[in-house]
Amino acid sequence: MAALAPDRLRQEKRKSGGARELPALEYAEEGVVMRFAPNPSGPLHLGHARAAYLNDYYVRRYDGHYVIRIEDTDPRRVEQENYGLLLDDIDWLGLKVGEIVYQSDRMDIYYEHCRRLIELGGAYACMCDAAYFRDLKLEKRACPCRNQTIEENLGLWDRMLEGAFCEGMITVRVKTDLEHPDPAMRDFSIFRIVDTPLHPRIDTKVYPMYNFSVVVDDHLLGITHVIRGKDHIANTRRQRYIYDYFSWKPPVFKHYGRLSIGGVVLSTSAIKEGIVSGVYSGWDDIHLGTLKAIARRGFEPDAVRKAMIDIGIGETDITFSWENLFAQNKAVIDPRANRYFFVPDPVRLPVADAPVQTAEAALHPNEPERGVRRLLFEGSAVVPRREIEGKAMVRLKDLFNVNIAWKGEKPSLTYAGESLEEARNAHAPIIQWLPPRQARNCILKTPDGEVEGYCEEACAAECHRVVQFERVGFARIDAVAEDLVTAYFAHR
RNA sequence: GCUGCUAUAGUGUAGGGGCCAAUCAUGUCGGCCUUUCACGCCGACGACUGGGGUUCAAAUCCCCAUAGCAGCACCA
Repeated sequence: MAALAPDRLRQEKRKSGGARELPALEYAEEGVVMRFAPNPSGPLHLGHARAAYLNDYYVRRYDGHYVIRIEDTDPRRVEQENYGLLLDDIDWLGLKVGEIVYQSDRMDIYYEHCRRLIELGGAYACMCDAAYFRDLKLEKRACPCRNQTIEENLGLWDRMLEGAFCEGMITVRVKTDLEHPDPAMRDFSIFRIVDTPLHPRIDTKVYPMYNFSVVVDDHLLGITHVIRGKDHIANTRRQRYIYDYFSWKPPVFKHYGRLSIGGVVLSTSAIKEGIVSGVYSGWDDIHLGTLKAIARRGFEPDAVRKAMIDIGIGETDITFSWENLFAQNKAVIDPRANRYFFVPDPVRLPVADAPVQTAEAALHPNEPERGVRRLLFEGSAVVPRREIEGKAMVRLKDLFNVNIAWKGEKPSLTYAGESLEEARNAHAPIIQWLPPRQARNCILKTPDGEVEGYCEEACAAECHRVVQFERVGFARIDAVAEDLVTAYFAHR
């Protein structure tokens, strides 16, 4: 038995798809309830995908419950249209969603718990100017409001709810420890007033701060484990004060490191600025790391999932490379994608002495039963200029060989027989080509620019699917118009 | 400035005192297969941030340095 152990361990670390097994969750046997908690300031990006999939992974592994919690307690960062975008993205990710809750539906719960916290002596209403308080805090000094009685604080709290104060006049703070060495821990704020704008879903001006609504929700929703970015490490420590006041048991927290991806901005606010200033065409601009953008480029959610699980929950900051995502996506897509010819940089040339004939090219080389594309050669072919440059012989794939004679810059093609052997012996490249009558204008959009050319007319039937342009790479057919096919390049 | 976290090949990971001249994936290079420079298969390349210490033994524990990151909002 002991001899079998190493093999078995290895098996546990490898899943069938090549995805690895993450470390076990502590206390998982007592049940697992986790959450993904985005805020509706814009659509999701790869950074969100990590949080969403990491939590999703453990929910599935332990057959737990998954709560999607929309954190919309800042009216300034909430826009009506973003709710829909968010839900679309969550749908695309394919999470095992148990329930969806909106914090804006739970305001009364937060109010009630704030009152309780004040009654417990754990919070006070503070009317100090924010900057003034900050200075006191840095000097570890209490502000005058800290000594108010519970009754005074409750009175102020009631007047807050009645609308007696304007924005900035008052806040509720948790009584923590002014001597705490980390200034971030000292008497942080848990409620504020926001006069404008109005919240699209509710009618109130008193809003809970992140650290309060999250604690109340995590407890009430029965969240057992939280996996979030390490930018929340300080929040976790702050939240413990609230758990302690209520005598609640906090969930198990895990924090993963910062994720960046080469050449992509992963900040919702930065993206938004870019769109407004015209740098990006929209949320799905292919230069962005939004889910909408990568979906448009032909990335599959399962590939993103595997890539994110592979990264894991390490606390180290990482620079994720597109190559890793390409590899995962290729594994998902290659078996599915039908093959077609795309001819960039096209030139139309007659082929002397060539017989009229129909080429049959497999839709997928590993699955002949899928059938073939039929390309009727009638005397001339569209070929990629760069592929014949300087060559004396090439083979048009699935058709025949051609000799190329060069008069200066001008090539002239002559039929050179059917023999694949000869082409091989001559080291002739086997290249893609198109019959002019079956060629459709095609524009291939890549992050580095656009490539114009022609693709097979049959690509029109693959709209919104990913295909492989042979010898070029994988691409998603994005739009098919009268005389133009638009495709987005994914990767080789 | 104060507080805290992290540090393994180009990238991402495994390993938490001896089994590590360090795992796996990706990448790159070479070969095989192949009417794609795809897929698949075989092989090669490539790393424990630096310096001290503890120990018979350190990638693994401790200290210092360096670097990166995060927080110190009436944002989430």
